[in-house]
Amino acid sequence: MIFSKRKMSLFNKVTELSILCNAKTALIVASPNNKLYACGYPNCDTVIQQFLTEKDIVEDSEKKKQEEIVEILRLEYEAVEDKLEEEKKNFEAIEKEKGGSIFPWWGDSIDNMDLESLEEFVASLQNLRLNLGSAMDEKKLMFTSNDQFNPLSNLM
Amino acid sequence: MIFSKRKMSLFNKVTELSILCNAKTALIVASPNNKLYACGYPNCDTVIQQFLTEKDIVEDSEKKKQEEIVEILRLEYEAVEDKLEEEKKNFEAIEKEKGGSIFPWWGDSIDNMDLESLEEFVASLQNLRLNLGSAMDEKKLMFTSNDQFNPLSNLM
DNA sequence: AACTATTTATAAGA
DNA sequence: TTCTTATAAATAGTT
Repeated sequence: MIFSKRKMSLFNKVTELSILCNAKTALIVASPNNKLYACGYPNCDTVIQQFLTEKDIVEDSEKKKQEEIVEILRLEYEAVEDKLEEEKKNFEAIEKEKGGSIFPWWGDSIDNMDLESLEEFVASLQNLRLNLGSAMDEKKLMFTSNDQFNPLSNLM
Repeated sequence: MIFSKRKMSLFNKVTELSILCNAKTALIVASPNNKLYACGYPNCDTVIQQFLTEKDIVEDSEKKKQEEIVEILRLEYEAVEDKLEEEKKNFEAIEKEKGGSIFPWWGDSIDNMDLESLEEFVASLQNLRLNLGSAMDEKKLMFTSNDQFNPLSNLM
């Protein structure tokens, strides 16, 4: 559900920006299964054409840095996600074993350690979004256009 | 500030989707002054290329309907915005004239009418975003890809 | 840019 | 899926 809901609200946001600010927009999203979704105002193709036409040939080094940081964040997130799954399985297995106990929350030290790990990972996951914003500020992650004659930093 | 703030949070949202869902994304925004902003994962160009490559030649009639509705909403919003500006000027002019009154809120009937108009317009503006979401549901406004072999409605 | 009141988005669960 | 609900974030207005 995460992907669908986020994608839908993203499309809504893009359309809001278009209507409220008279901004031309194009959004393309490829799902993890590689299905393509797109929207835009006045339509995606118009904006993509403008982008392709006005794009500089020179690569923007700041942009590359941004992309690298995002890639690192994504890999980190994937790793944390996997680890969390693993911990959940461990935890559930242990819970099942001691199901008959009168005080099931009085696990042995292994249980507690796993639970703590789990909570730690959950916290990591929950904090990812928050950290995204600050990480971008701190690391001067800015989304700029490729137009070197129209530096965009003043509007962002 | 509306444009800048919305644009920034939109870029954040797109990047979040990319990181959290491993979704490929491309977002292009042209400001009212026609400055171009873009971001994407792994980078805009990759996703745009994929979009251009996999795009059907056949136009999607649903998509055209969507675009028409959005265009209508935008024009309506612009009209309301203009009208509001006008009303604000009227209102302020009248307020200035009667500045010395002991009971300045006891305007004449013209004042009250203008104030009511103003409030009406403000309400229209404030309701636009809310109505956007429901309008899209009601009018079956869905953002679909152009890939007729991968109908996207099941994921939205 | 920072603060705050309000609205919206999100995730988890039913 | 859709609905609910608690929490977190986005937004607009203001300074």
